[in-house]
Amino acid sequence: MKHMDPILIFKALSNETRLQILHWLKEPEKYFPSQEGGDSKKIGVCVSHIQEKAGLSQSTVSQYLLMLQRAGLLEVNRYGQWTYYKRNEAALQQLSAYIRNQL
Amino acid sequence: MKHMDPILIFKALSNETRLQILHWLKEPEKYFPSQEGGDSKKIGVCVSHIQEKAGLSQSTVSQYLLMLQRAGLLEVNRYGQWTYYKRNEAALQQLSAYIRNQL
DNA sequence: TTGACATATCGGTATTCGACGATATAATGA
DNA sequence: TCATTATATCGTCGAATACCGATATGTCAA
Repeated sequence: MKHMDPILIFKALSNETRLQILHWLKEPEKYFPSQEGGDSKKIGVCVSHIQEKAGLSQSTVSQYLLMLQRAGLLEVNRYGQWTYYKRNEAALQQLSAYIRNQL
Repeated sequence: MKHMDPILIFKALSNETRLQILHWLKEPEKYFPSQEGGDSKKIGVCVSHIQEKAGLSQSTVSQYLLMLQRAGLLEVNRYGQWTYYKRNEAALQQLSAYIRNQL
């Protein structure tokens, strides 16, 4: 894994909607409708489902997801015209450990 | 302990200097000159020492410390004309646990 | 009480963020 | 090929942040 950038991460986490997205993606089958593409736990949730739940514009949600991905907190899978985002659990564990030990 | 406000905390952590301050205060005797007031590990480090190390203006550092304190990450002790800041280790542990379990 | 500190607060400016609509890109299906 | 759908990118604008210098407050020492 690449080494993390705490500032980038904390900025990504400094927004209510982005925190919610991370929370929803912890249990995707609980918060999102089932998708044809496959198991949301494994491949992630597509942008439009996340957008609908967030209630913000498509462009805003797309940017939020990219921001979370650049921070390393989300992983992305593209299949055809869909983009699926899922949590990067390892990065979140690493962040937790960083706060506990390094910071 | 009061319940934490993750957004407030992550905003406070979204700045290089403020992260540094937290890091320095983890081992105050390592990063700051000894002070007459007492053990820096116990009572904290005074604002002027932190300002000198940060290399920013007094007003900026004062505001940063207040921001970290409002987020619950620092504790403050006033003795006479000095204000000593120290880490709130419990809050940092709580944050680490929040990321690991709740987020 | 006056003066010298330590710290906090105020007002300003330049940069960044939040959020949008419009548009571009890319894949799919007819 | 053309229209449709999914997502990304661009340009904008008001709000918030990063800093600063100036000033206020509060404490101590003479």
